[in-house]
Amino acid sequence: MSLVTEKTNVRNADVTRQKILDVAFEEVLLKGYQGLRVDGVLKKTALTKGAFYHHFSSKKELGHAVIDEVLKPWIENRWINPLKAIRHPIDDLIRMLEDARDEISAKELHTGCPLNNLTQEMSPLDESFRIRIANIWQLWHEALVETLQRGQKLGLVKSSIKPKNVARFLIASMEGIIGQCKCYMNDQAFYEAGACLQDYLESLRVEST
Amino acid sequence: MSLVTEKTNVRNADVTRQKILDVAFEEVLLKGYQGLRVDGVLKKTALTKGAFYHHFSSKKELGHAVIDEVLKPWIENRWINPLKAIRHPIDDLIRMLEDARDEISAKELHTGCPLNNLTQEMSPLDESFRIRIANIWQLWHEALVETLQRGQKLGLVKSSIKPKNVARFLIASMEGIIGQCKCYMNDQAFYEAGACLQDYLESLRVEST
DNA sequence: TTAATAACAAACCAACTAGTCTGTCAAACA
DNA sequence: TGTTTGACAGACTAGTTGGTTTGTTATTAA
Repeated sequence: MSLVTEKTNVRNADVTRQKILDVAFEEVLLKGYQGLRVDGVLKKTALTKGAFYHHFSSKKELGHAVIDEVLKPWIENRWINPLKAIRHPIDDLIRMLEDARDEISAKELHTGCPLNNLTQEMSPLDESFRIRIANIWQLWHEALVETLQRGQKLGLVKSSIKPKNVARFLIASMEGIIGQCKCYMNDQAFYEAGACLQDYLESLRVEST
Repeated sequence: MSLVTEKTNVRNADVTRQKILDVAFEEVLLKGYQGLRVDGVLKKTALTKGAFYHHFSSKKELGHAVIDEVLKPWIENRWINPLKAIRHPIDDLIRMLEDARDEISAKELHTGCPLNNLTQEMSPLDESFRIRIANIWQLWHEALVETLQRGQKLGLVKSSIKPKNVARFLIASMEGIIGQCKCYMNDQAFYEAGACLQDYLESLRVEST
């Protein structure tokens, strides 16, 4: 028996399940939930029907799991949690905007925002999806509201603006811009509209006297 | 023979074709192109396979026709042509925004913008769709650029702003806001973010001295 | 060491779906 | 008025798709 254990048919339920979730997430990102094929996921993961229906009772349950276990953490890590570390809202939000532009230019140009994609596709079709998705938007909105409020308390953000409104507007604009890029398949729209969004952010700043 | 012609089995190719297009447009609006079923359209129109494939060679061709013959004119009438009659960009755009809010509150709340829906779904999936759709966005963008430029020439819009950028930003924000409403299934997001969009529009105005 | 069970593999199935094909009937045309 | 043709009706088909079932093997508990 060698010290190096050579296992070809290792069984690890967690790994298998996660593999399915990851591939499903990719597929949904590209083709939407309706375009997602169970068989397609199995082909990409080199698994079989037996494995799939051992871990998920239906395609719909897979969809829910993708939202709860992949999409939600992804949004939290990428967009929500960074907000909590923000000290100077205006500067840091502009920086986040630029980061997003670069990242999206690199790989998300033709896929768009996974959260927004699912929102537009599934909201009118299935209430169980809509509620899960709305919950994520809500988390994002709340975090952004808190960030802006913190900025107001620190005297960095105009006290006259309404954080709830501005937060909603920022999220909406951001998603709208990404959506435009997706159609043109280039980041020009991001630079065009991004400049204006940056101007808008600047307009929220308390001018230092 | 009566003066009133009573025809039950009237055949009118144009009417039939248009009926298919209209129903298909509704279906795509609700379920997306991938969720659109040829059989579903036939059921709603009380037509048959024979009729359908007499007018369209495939589901894809139907999709193209829906974009060219229903969606494009709809966007032109609803969003693009009104821009051409605008005399005072800021005031009139704000008014259009309010009109849109009321109209969307009434019926489009859960369906969203048909153009944006198709964009997000089909852009990564099919180039023939993407190009058709991008063309419509382009028309809209150009019209809005011209409107802003006209406002600048008339001394109503700040000369410092870049119409290309602002136009893109306005379209993106608008679509982003509608997308948010779709998820929450209420128009609160429209009022929240709309107030900010209005502020932004005001910031483009040349202050009268 | 063995029995029980979790984690799969893979053939199979029923429903669905885009598209075909043959036939029919109304309208235009000669 | 007969004939051609455009505009359908509707049965049928081949391929797809989500889901089931039965069997097998690795892992774990006793």
